[in-house]
Amino acid sequence: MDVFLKTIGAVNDYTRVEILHYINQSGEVCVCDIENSFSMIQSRISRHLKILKDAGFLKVDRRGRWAFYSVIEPIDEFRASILKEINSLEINISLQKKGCNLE
Amino acid sequence: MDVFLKTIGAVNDYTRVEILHYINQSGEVCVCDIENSFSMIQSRISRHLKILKDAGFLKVDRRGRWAFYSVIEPIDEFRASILKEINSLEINISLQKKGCNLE
DNA sequence: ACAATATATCAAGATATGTTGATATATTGT
DNA sequence: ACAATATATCAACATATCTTGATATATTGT
Repeated sequence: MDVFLKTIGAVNDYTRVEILHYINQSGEVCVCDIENSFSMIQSRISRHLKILKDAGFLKVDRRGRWAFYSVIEPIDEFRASILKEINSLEINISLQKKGCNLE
Repeated sequence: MDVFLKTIGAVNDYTRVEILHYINQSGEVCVCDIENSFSMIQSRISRHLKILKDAGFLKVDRRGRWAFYSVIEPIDEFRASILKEINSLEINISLQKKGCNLE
């Protein structure tokens, strides 16, 4: 039950659904990518990414000073059904300006 | 997005997951059934049933002075996947005492 | 019409969750 | 070692959600 509620709780937030949708479309992204794509301060994004990671949706890969987040694969059937539903939502993210200083 | 969050929000609560699980196992139940099965005051149960109904999981059928709640059928794929997951949870409801005064 | 039963709704307080701004940690380049 | 960049964490406040107890509505039987 705890795992279920943690999973559900993670996607019970507008911001996190947007972030999941974005990562699903984009593949692997770093925090600054999201920070630039959404107009949100970094601490806010970092918090939401942690919640999505702890809930079993995302994994992190740290390379250099960057942390790259992506959807865990393969993913279990239940989370997959949630991701599928999120992907079907019409979400227009005002994909903004520049990326981060990745070289 | 609003519909998605309403659906998710409805199952983001321990009590409502228990109630959904119970109705799934029992079929059609009236409010007093739940009231007796769980040890909760009636206003609390009534509120949760309304949330589950508004989120598209339950339907009500009023007969006489009773309101019978049951899972909507057929149900869409996404909600079905949530119900499936809830049914797979180990939930022990201390199915208590008497039923209500149904004759 | 009245009393009893079943359910719904509301206000107030308790608890949980989200946002922000400040600060901590970690990595890279000079 | 130091400065710059990227990310994580924390405290304080704001907002949303849950619980309870009181009250409202609706149906049935006398």
